[in-house]
Order: sequence, then structure tokens, then C-alpha cells
Amino acid sequence: MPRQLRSHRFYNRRSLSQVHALKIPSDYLCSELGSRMEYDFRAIEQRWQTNWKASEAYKVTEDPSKEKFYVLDMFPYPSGAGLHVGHPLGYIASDVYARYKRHQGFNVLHPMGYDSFGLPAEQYAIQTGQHPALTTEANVTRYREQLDQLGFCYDWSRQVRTSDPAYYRWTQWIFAELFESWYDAAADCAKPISALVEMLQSDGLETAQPSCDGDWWKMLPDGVYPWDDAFDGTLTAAHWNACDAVAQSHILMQFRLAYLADSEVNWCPALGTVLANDEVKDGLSERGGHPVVRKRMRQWIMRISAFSQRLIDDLNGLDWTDSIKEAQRNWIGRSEGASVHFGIEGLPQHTIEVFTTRPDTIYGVGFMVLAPEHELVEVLTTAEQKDAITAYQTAAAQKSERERQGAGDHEIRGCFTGGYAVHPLTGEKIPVWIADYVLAGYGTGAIMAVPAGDERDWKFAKAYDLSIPPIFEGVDTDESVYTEKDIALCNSGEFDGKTPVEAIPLAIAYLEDKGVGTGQINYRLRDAVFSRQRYWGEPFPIYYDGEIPQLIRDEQVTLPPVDAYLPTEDGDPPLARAKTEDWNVTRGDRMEYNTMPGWAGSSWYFLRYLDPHNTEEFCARDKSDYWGQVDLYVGGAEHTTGHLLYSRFWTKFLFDRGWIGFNEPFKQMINQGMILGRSNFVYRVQGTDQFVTFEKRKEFQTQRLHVDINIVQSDKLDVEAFKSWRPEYANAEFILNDEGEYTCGHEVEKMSKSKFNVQTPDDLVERYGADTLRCYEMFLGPLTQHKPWDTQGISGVHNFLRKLHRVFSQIEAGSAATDDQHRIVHKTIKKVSDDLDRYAFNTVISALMIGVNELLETKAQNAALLQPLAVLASPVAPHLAEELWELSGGTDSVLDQAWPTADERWLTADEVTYPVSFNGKVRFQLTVPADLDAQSVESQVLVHEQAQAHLDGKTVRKVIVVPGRIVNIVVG
RNA sequence: GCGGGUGUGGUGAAAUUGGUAGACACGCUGGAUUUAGGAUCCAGUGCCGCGAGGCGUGUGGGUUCGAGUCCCUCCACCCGCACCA
Repeated sequence: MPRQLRSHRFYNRRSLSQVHALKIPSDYLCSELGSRMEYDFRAIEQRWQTNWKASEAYKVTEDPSKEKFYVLDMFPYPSGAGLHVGHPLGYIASDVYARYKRHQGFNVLHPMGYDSFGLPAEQYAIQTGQHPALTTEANVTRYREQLDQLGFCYDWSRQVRTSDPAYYRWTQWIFAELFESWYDAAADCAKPISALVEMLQSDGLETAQPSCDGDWWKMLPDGVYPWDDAFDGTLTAAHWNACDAVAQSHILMQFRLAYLADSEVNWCPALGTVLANDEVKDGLSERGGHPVVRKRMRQWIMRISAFSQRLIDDLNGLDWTDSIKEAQRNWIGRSEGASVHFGIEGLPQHTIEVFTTRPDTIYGVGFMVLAPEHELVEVLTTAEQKDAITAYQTAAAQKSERERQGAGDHEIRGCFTGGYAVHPLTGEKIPVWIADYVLAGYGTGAIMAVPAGDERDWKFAKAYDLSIPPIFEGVDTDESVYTEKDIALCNSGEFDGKTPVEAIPLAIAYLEDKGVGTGQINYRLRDAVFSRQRYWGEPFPIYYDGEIPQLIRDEQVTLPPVDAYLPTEDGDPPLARAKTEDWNVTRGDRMEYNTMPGWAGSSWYFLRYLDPHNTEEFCARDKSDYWGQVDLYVGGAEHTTGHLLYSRFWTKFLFDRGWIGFNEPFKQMINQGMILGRSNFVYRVQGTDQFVTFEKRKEFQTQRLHVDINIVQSDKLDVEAFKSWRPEYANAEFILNDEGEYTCGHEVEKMSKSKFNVQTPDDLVERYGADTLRCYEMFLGPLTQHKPWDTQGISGVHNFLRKLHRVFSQIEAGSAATDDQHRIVHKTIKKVSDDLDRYAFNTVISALMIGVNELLETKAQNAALLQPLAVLASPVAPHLAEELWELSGGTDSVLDQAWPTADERWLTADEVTYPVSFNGKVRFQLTVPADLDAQSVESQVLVHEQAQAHLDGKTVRKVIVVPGRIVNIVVG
């Protein structure tokens, strides 16, 4: 064959007609492509995909006669780059499992959609002026093509897109319902706000226990309420009834589950928007890695903190990995302790409230530390310290979160306020400091510092020469800190002689008794900021009368067109650019200009799939009652902590309000590992056009450069292709190895365009077919593990499918099946079923390979014998399975054929071969009838001539026969 | 620092309850066939050794007739959280 044709075939095998055009001898074609006996994957895949589409093979409806099974993929954000081979891994696994469940007779719901609001489309819009909806549309089309060619069994009639107004209408509805709800902490349940209003009218806050900020009345704008400065939050019915409508709406705002508040937010100047805590990593934005600073802004906020305890407790019933559950617990961050009030010297009207997990150490308080932003800093600071404190505060405020956290190196910084607190038990004066190590966002933003028992307090005391009251028996805390809880306390009044473990409950009771503290449980989980200053997100169904937000419930608010996707000159969000006539709805003084965050639409999409076309409700109750929870959720483990937290929160809310009948969204979850790319490198001799082979690179000063993996085969560079790859390499010269080849270096890294190691599924489907790619991705290794992509291995899997096809092509009418062949088939049925049940997809492929190899060896030709194999192959290779089903005389589609069961009769062999070991070392094999009892096996083994040889001159101390497994003889 | 996880051939890996470690593939070596091969078929392939045999699942120890698997010690790497009171 001419060289030109070979390379042509390698890079993209084309259709028959194109090959004809290159004048190939016809006998060559027969062996390669033409014969009926060959596995023509292109024809097969195209044919069955067309059939499935025509018969709506994957459309499902509620069917009470069948048990349901809901298999869900984490829906993708349709990015411009398209899919690489790593993306479909989870989709293939869930598809395999969905098909398996369908064969088992379940009514399987397996939907797909797009998380189509988001930053990249908006960034692109800012650069090009193109509306994000257009970019999104193009990307969705591309994704769909790529997904379709892999033969997934999605019911596309249920597709959702978060940016579709028909979808986000219901995201807006859920927001509206959250706005119209409060959390009854007494009943541990979300309830309609009207119920709270009734309680306020009759009893004020005496009976109602709404979850809210501890100082909720301090958030109210000045002067709207009918009480004076001494008001301490005890709202009576008289108070409430005396309020006018404006005051009442301000008060209710403090209790709503979606509420508007001024709060410190993570502001990212580069992105021009606020971010949720889980969108910030190490003080940088997760997307883009831009610096994040604290800023006070009026924002919509979700009261997720009200659900903290339930979000922890309900993890117990979920079949998720420990690490994901642990990440959830970690994020919620529950800690038990006490809240303690310290007086302030000379200011009897103020107290400093602190949270501590170690109330037992209260006699060891050496000083107090407040966060620099703490509201009492101002009143505590003395005239002499004023300048120092102000300077410190300013410096702290100007630092980014990243600098503030010291990016890991915890430098000791602080400043004395000049003020003193009063110890609630001893009445002693305690100096009050401010420091970065006390965080405004956790607890009360203030701590009682016990240097003897806390590492940071101790270091701080040492750095600023503060007193370290000794409170542990026999420990010199001047020398080192003692953080264990196993030693007796001293100098601690009533707790003397007790260990901290014993003293903690006593201390809480004692503080409560003295009226200076209470037992308290604290959570790290903050309420979630729900406003984004972006264009490409859900608009709020909100307008403003003055400062009072009002819901729009009778009409959907859709995204208005804008002239640019940037903030206004006044710094308002992009929606402020929309002119009145651009909005489909305008009310009041102005519309809400913020949009919802990315997680809004993705927090409930799994519910919309259940009833995707409903225009009356987000999801009809009878639909959600039938389909229920997601039985199996498959997706990556990266970036899921927030998604899971928010989805669980919304699910619990919808459950509390009675719209769905379950309070956790995802029963079981599997996290697929990442597929890593294998990059190749060339070595340029510095300052030249010479490239040296991997073996000789050490002899030169070289520069390592990524090279496109498509022009490298088995680490050997196609040097001609390299020259034409990029213009700057046109004159490249090569220093080859001793075999006259150029070897590339390699490394396993994340797949990325810039590393030229991206393998797209498209190329592989073109060359080997979808079934091969599906099987290969499953064969690569355990689903949950990270693994490097290696294209070379794919030929083995492709060969397997060809052999599988060959077995079925050799079916002869009238040929009989042997016992051995039955054993092969049933052994395979058992292994494949067991492995699918435990999601061991890689060994499913191995088992099928073994079965096919053995059947080929034994020349199996009986159709009835082979038919179950077509069903076994159906989850992993659905196109080929249809073809095989047909070849073996099956009618209809293979999709709904019952999963075969392994017959015990064929799983037990007549004979058993025992490995016989001496002191644990296997020396020979002995085959005996399978039903021979252990005693007889032992005697047969001992008289065996080989055994005699090994026993020569030694004593048999013990013989262990493990029936069906092994014989071990202990000799001495 | 805390939490979770992983260490097995040249490579991806298998061994589900403690029972022949390396299945199944890739790669490699040799052979057959072929005008040709990146096609197909056959054989071999953990390491050392001609062989008998010895050694071998990150390290060191323990339990056991028997340990990749159970217990303890240490090491390395990956992921998550991290000044959380």
C-alpha cells in the first residue's frame, strides 16, 4: 500500500467509497471492510441509533405496575470546548447501569440536561457583544451531537436547561416560596410566613421561634419601629400590632428564608460580583483565581443555617462515600460549647458575648480578643489607643482575604484597645485586644483567650507578653501550652480537681445558674448569599417600592436585553442598563437588578426531570411521588460540596412545605475519577531549531515543549507531521536515537488544550465506534479512581468486540451446545451480574472477554446458547448487542429482554483441582471429584506419589483441607 | 495541623468472605502467514537462576496451617478542610 494511504487510514478512516477512490485491490477490501463476517461498527451503530430514535426506545412514563429506578448524571455546563474523553466516563457508567436496571424490569428514568446559566458565556458576551443565549445554544447543540454519537439511553423528551424561561420560571417560584416562608425552630420545619404573621398578631415572639440572627432587631432601619433603644428583641403582640405596614415588612424580612440584608460578602473586583463561601478557595475566586475582599452590601440571602442540624443528621441515611459526607459535616462545622457574656469596665449597658468549646477553662482567661470589625471595638477603644486601633483596622480591611489568612503562615498580629472586660465569675479586669486570628464571620467574632489551653492564645500571649493564668495541675503553662482534656484543673474554683471532660457540663450548668452564659451549639455554616451582579442568570421576581422589595407572582419576569453585559457607570449590575421598555414586567420604583447565582438552577433540576413540561407547577406531586428520590447519582467529586448542600437544603424546604414527599434528593452517589491526559514532549536544544530525542536530551541544554499527542505514536514522533504542525517548526532538525527514531518524553497530567493532550471522543468513535469507546472507558480501571488515558489500549477492547461479533456470525442452525459451553455462558452471567451490582464495570468487560475467548475456542455455534450473551453485552455495547440479538434470531429489541439468570446447575463442576501446598508453598495439583469429602481428599493427597516425595523423612504435623479451595500440609 | 483515600509486573489493573498473587488487556520478545503492516494467527512474558529452587503486593513487626486482604509501627503520594475559639 502506498504510504500516503496508510497515513490517511490511520488519521481518519473514511467511508468505503473514498477508499475505492484510492484504487485499492478489491480482495483487500473484502478482508478489511466488505465481508458480512466483519464487524462493521459504523453501519451497525448508525442503523440502531436510527431505530431507537424512530421507536422512541428511551422514552419513559410513570407506570405503577413497575418499580421505578432513577439514574441521574450531574448535568454539564455546556462549555465552548466540547467534551473530551474524560467527560463521558460518568455518563457511560450511569448509562450502563440504567440499561442493566431496565433489563431487570425496572422502569428506569435516565434524563439529561444542561446547567446553561454561567460565567463563561457571559465573559464571552462581554468580549464579543454576542448574547449569551446564542453562545449557549451553539454549545448545547455541539454537546448534544457528541452525546448522541455515544448511544446513551437518555429520555431527551425530558431535557431541561436552566436558562430556559420555562425552566427558570420555577426557579423563581422556589425563590418566591422561600421568601414567603420562615423556619420554625421549635417544630424544626419551614412554614408559610402567613402562619408567623398570625402568631405575631396574637402572641408576638413569645410562642413563635423563628430562626433568625440573634440581634435581628439591630438590622432594622432606624426609626421604623415603635420602640426605643432599650428594646432587647422581646417582641410582643402589642409591639407588632403597633407597627405600620412598612415596619412589619422590615420585621418579617428578618425571619424569611430568603431575605434581604446588609452583610459582609466575598466581593471579587475582577469578576465584578459577590461569591458564595464555597466559590472562594484560599481567598481567591474558584473560577479564574482572582483576589476576593470583604465588602458590605445589601444582598439576597438564603437562610440555609436554619437547616444545619438536619443537614448533618440526615447524612446518616445516605449511601455516599465517607469523604463526601465528611466534607459536608466539615462545611457545616458543628461545635458544642457555651455562650458566655463578659461585662465591660465602665460600660454597664454593653457585654461582650463569646462562644467557647471549653467553658471549663473560664478561670484561665488571660485576655479577650475581638475581630477587627467587631462592633464593640469602637466603644472599647481608649483615646490613647485610638490611632493604633484605627490604623490596624484600616490595614486589616484593605487586605484581601488571602493576605488576611496569611496564605497559611499564621503571623501573629494584634492591637490593644485600651479597654477592659470584666470576668463574669471573678470580677477581674481583663484586657481586650483585636487580632486577625479572630474571625468576624465565626461565632460572635469575639473570644475569651485561655493561653494555658489554646495554642493560638498561648502564642499571642507570648508575643505580646500577656498573662497566662495556670489552670492545669502540674503543668508549667508558661513553658508550653496544654490542649489535652485529661488532666485535673486547678485555680478554677468549683472545678478544681476535675478533668475538663468532667468539668465542661458542670461549667455550662454553673454559668447558666449564675445567669452569665448558656450551653450552645455553633455552626460554621453561614447563610448563603444569593445575589450576583451578573447578567446571565435568573432574574428575581422582585420589584421595589422605595426600599421595600415586593414579589411578582402573577407574571414571569424574563431577562431583558441590555446594550452591554457590564456594570453601569454607577456600579449597578448589568440589568440596571435595561430600559423600562426592555423589561417584560416593570412595577414599583425599580426592578431588582441582581440575578441568582449558578447554584440556583442546579439545586432542583433533578425534580424538574420528573415533570418537565408542567406549566402549572414545578413538578406535580403524583409525579414526584412515583419517581421519588434519585436512586443513583453519578458525577465528579470536585466542586460538589456546595451543590450537594444547596440541593439538600432546597429539597428539605420543598418537603417541609409539602410539595414533595422526600427530604433528601440523592439516595446513593458514586463519584467517578478523573481521566488524566498523557502528554508528550519534545526537547529543543536551546537557541536552535534542533530537537533532540528523549534518550540523548541530557547531552544538551534543552527546553521541554509539549507536543500534540496526535502526531506521536507509542512515544515516537512523526517528524514530518511535526514540521507541518506549526510554522515555527517548519525548519526543525532532529537528533535521532540509535534506531533512527525520535522518542518523545511523557507525563500524566490533567487534560487541557494548552498541553496538547486532549483526546476527544469524536476521533475515537470515528475510528473504533461508540461501543468500543464505551467498553474501553469502562475497562480502563475502577470507576472511582483517577487514571491516565492511554489510547493504545483501545485496540484490545475493539478486538474483543470483533470477536464477540464473530461468535454470533458463526451461528449454525442445528448445532448443539456442549456442557462446557453452557458452563462458560452461565459463569459469565454470574460474574457480569455480580460485578454490575457492585459497579465494578472494568471487570464486567474482563468477564465478557474471557467468556468470548472461551466460546470461540470451543467453537460455539448454537443460537439459544449464545442469546444471553447479547443481553449481557447490551449495557456496555448497546449497538452491537442489538445486532447480535438479531443474528441469534431474536425479535424486537434487545433493550427489554429480561436479564439472564445463572443456572446453579452449570456453575458447579464435576471435578475440583486442589492446589496442594506444604508449609504454605504450592507443590502440585490434584484433581478429585467435586463431592469428595475433606477426609477423603486428605487421604488421597497423602498417598499421592508427589506428596510422598515432598514428605520424604519429615513428619506430617497437620493437614488442612479447605473444601473446594486448597490443601495445606504442615510438616516439621 | 485535622479529616478522607491510595501504594501490587514495563503500563492500566484483577484477586468480592484470610486460601494457587498478577485474571483481563496494553506493551514487549520470538515465530507463522503476507508484496506490505500499525492486519491476522501461534508461543512466551513478575524478578533472580541453565536447573532444582529461591524471592516477591510501600517499610518494619504481629496474629494464623495460610496474609495483598486482619492488627500495630513507620514512609510516600493524592484529595478535601484549615487562625472555626
